[in-house]
Amino acid sequence: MGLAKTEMFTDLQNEIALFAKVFGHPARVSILQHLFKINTCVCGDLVEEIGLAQPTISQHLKELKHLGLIKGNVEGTSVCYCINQDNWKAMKKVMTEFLNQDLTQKQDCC
Amino acid sequence: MGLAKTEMFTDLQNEIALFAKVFGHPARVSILQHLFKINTCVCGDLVEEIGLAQPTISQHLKELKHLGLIKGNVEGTSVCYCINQDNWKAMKKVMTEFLNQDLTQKQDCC
DNA sequence: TCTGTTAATCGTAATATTGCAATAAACAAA
DNA sequence: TTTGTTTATTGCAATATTACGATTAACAGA
Repeated sequence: MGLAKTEMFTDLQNEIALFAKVFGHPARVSILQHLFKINTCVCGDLVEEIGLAQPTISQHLKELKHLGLIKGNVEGTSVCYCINQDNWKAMKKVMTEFLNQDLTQKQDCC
Repeated sequence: MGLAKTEMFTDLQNEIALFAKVFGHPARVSILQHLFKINTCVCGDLVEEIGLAQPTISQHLKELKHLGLIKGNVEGTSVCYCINQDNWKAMKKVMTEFLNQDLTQKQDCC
């Protein structure tokens, strides 16, 4: 159906899935890495840097912004994006806890 | 197009995206959490535990297995699944490095 | 005002994902 | 061998995602 049955899962499970989903495309991974590297708020150079069409990049930026991981600031005709550090930290906490869960028994059972 | 242009990204970016994608559905998050909790290799109780149809769970398990995050072991008529600890550790390293990247400048630029 | 620049939005095509009913496969026990 | 149990596979239908051309919006400078 293409439609996840979110109502049968906990808020945390859905939150983890939402964060993971936004990282589930290499273009968005690349955008984020670039924003971390070039901390002087890159705008539409991302289009050249990444090589996808402008509407496509704009769409990926929208998703990242929607989850709060980046901020956009209009500066004249161009828009300046950067990491939302507070929200990134909060996301990192949730995801790290998920990744760091550990087995009580150290031995594989199969 | 629904088709990601993976060839324009680095292997690492694609790897991160693949791992993230598999965590991008709450059912798979839930399955993994359950396997961590019940380390005595649960099999098809997952169907009852989670509440999706058996073919659906089977499909999610297949994806987790395909990425190497879980192992399956046939035991009579039932199949016993558990976390593949080595691969989980390797995945955790990749994802943690991505999450822990930091800005050289501490101040938001916009 | 007109022109150029930049980014967002709209519309659409191609592909992927999710979910499940129906079925098959694999095995244990009678 | 037959029967029941468990899991995988097949074949769909519904929805989501990805990508981009065309267009629009917003602004700066001439």
